[in-house]
Amino acid sequence: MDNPLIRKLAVATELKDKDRAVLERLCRHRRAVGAKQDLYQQGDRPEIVHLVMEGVAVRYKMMPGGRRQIMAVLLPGDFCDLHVSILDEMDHGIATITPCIIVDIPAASVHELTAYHPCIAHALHWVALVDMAVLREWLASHGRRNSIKRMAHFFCEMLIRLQTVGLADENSYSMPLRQNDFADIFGITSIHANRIIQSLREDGLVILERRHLTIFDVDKLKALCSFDASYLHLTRRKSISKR
Amino acid sequence: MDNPLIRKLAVATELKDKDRAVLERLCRHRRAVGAKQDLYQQGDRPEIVHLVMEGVAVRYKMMPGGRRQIMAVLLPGDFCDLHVSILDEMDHGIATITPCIIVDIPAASVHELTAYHPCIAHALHWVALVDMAVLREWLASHGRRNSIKRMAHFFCEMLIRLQTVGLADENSYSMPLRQNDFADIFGITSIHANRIIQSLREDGLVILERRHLTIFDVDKLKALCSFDASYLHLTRRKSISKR
DNA sequence: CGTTTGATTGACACGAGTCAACACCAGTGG
DNA sequence: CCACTGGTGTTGACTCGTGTCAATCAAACG
Repeated sequence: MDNPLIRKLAVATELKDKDRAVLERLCRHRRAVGAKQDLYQQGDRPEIVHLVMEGVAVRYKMMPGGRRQIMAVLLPGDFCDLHVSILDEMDHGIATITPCIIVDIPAASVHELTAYHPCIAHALHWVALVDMAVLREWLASHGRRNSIKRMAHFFCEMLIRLQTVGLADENSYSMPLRQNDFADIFGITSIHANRIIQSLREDGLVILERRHLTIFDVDKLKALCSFDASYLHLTRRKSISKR
Repeated sequence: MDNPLIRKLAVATELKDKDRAVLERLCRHRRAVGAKQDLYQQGDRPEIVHLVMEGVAVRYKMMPGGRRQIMAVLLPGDFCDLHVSILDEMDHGIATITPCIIVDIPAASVHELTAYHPCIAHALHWVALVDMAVLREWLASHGRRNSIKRMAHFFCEMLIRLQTVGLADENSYSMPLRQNDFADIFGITSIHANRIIQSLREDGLVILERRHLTIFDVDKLKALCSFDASYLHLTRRKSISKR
């Protein structure tokens, strides 16, 4: 019973046994969703929070002209839209890439959690802020890194995020995204995505085959895109005492 | 006494007179900051939340190679980093563009606000989610709009955001950003920014002179970039009853 | 008044998009 | 067993958006 949500939240806070039990209970009712299904569509009135337990999903927007922009990749342990019930309607959709195991959480349960379990409340708060930090880093990537570096940076980010939930080893992980999806992440065409992946392989940095990514030299890849993991905020803040 | 923070929060929630009074009190101690000053620097340990009362500031990241990426434009009524005290350190900086009037708010005051004033808590929550929605829209803009549309979209966004705090009229507003800043917002060079602004002017869409932007035909500009303001979530959610 | 900062222009290089074609594989159904 | 299919990956030739460098101009400022 290795719960990715608990693994992730434990990075932010010291979780007590009681907190862990509460979280386990929260994740009890799971359901399977097929690949390429919408969990939310743009315009939906969100009432239920989704949590990914297994599989990969993406947050995306359809742009005029029928092109898609992916704005986040959701891995096991990630919430789809933690506090979204505050807003009137979804300004984006969420779709699965692979078949997924999903937990549906009513907005009310999230309120309870935050009201009665301060540690969990703190951890959820941290999750929301990290999501935002990742979004900022992606924006910076789009603005100021060319597509090779953008892709290298993304592969580094995935490595670390998957490692924290125990789904990547030292230098490789399963990568179910297609070149089409990469294109929608990086804001390029799939043809160009193809060329970039080839060039990364030719430079002996990364190989992507049969839905599995292997990084030959992690440090070299990080150096290429000057990857600095601090935006993922995986180090616990020392001075909580002051609160 | 027209408080931009109150104007903005009133969009999200019905504020009671008591709430307004609390917010007014919160904004009492203001200080002036010159143009081009850092409020935070990357790496700082954030303890104090800043609120912009007058002027314009930006959230930015310095990228390797000395280029800057701006990730948000902060207008009167905007918080610089509402909940950032949860994180270990700032992954970005905040700098003023114009001289600003700033309110410093200790993290503890924010906690009190949310603990004792449910309406304000709700409104602050809404603010955080809208900030995130804007960030997502910017990411989509970077990925899937060319620089002309990106700029047009930005001008539309600024128009609406400034209107909600009473700082823009029907089709024009003060625009203190330089072409250099535009470049750092859109992830292009200032030379290219210059060409885009010219082309928008030649097409009779927008004119930018002496730090003031005038949109000749708002609908035409919106049509150009297929602007849809719903991501700003300015319509109040109907069914709060259910909570 | 000179100095600095910001805006503008032109020539050229390069990254990325477009279109069209083809290869490859896993299913699918005949 | 084979032919057909649709999704995916690959390639090449050409176009277009954007970056680069260098120079000049205009305006703001102390």
